[in-house]
Amino acid sequence: MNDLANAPDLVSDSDEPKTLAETAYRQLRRDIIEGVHRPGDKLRVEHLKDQYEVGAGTLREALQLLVTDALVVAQGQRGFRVAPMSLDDFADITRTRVLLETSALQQSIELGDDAWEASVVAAFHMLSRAEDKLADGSKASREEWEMRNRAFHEALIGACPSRWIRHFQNILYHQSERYRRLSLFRQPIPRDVHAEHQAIVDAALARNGAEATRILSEHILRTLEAVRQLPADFIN
Amino acid sequence: MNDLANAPDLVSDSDEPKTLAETAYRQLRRDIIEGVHRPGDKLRVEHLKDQYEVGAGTLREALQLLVTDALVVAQGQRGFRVAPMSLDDFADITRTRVLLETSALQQSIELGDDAWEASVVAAFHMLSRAEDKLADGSKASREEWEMRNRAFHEALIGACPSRWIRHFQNILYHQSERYRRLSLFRQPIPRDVHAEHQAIVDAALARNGAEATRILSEHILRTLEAVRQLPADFIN
DNA sequence: TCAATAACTTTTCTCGAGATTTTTGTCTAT
DNA sequence: ATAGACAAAAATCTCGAGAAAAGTTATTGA
Repeated sequence: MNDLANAPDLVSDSDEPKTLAETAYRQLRRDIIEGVHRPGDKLRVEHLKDQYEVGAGTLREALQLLVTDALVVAQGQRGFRVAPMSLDDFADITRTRVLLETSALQQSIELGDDAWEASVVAAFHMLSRAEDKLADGSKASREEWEMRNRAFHEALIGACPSRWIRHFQNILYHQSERYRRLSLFRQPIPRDVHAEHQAIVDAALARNGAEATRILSEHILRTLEAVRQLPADFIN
Repeated sequence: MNDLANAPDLVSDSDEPKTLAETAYRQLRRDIIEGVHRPGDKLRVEHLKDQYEVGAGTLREALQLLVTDALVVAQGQRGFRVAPMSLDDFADITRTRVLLETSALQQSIELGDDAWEASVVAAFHMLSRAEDKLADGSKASREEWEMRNRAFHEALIGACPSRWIRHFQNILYHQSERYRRLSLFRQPIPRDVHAEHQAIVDAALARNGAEATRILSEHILRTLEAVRQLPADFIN
């Protein structure tokens, strides 16, 4: 029996990139999430290898890594494309996220120790500070808010012992990030996100799993509604 | 808005392999699932490229594809390894499978049409025939049973509209296949699997979601118990 | 004018060799 | 005898060029 208690994640994400392929992978991933390469675009190796300053085989590996995240689709013998976006897809992503993330939060609340509580409070504090800065309208802090929002959601489910749920949740979070950028750019702070986060933290620390998962569900689903109210052709 | 109703799967699996890399990928996947390459083994490119008769870069791509399935883990600058196996990991896989597969089955039962019912009945019939042959103890039919068992489980959730749930379920099924082989080789037919399948089909066709998901949960979890009762060192 | 075929261009896929990094083995000094 | 450091070996990672396939344009015949 292997020791799996402190096993590493299924795909390392927090580590520094140690290979050129991984560096190109991260740049490409950011460019796809930010919309530099638009959904459905063809990703030609010959063109991109110059842009990202790596060899053809290396860029190919980077693209393969993006297939794992389902940000790129590969059709045999016909190259790579940026994964398409659609409202149906986002609805699917969101609902699946709710399914996984509520289950993970429930387990976290049941199993989390003092250190977990502390990490949740800390992540919430960091996120709150970022929201303060965001109110000023600084552009650089938007990137920071994204990272801390992600860290907050990860902290919430940090005590969930299931590596698989966390792995899948990680993939879905990347996916939804693409869509969330659409809605947040248009409506800077449309809803009281802070209050929602606060309510989740309160319920979680009170070990009220039912309440915490209920609020989290609504919180996630609200982003779906926000995207639904965008102009119909904006998603393409 | 893109049409996503009949969109292709996230990773094509049923299609024929159109590239050498994909051919090598399938061979490697089978060898890993069947235990030719054991958990934790190092997968040296220089050694394997001769064995699978492809170039180094091509085999590298095949390994990258296996990382997507989490059957292989890649550590930057330190090569590839067969993903380790452990009882904790299998418990995690199984519980996550239950979470996803019951949700998918519930939706299938709610949304499935006549064609879905027919595909379930057909897959169940194929599986039953394979079980008849398996009773004779033929070796070739074991492979067949695996394929049809998989097809049966896929048919059950075939009417679930969530591509993401089906995608994740697909990955987990491959994973659990590695473990299931351990238990089924030792105890040819330890439990009345046929009756369990029959009960699921009956409840599904009766549109009794609660009953169907309950039986499916127990059905999946029973495999976990079977593996738990193996000799402790057998899993390594 | 339109459809089908053929030649051409672009792109993907594949391979082997060279440069870095990790691992292994040996030797020396405390 | 053990620990540390240096050197040799193995493996990984990277690159550019050649082969196969897909996509595009031009030509020919009805």
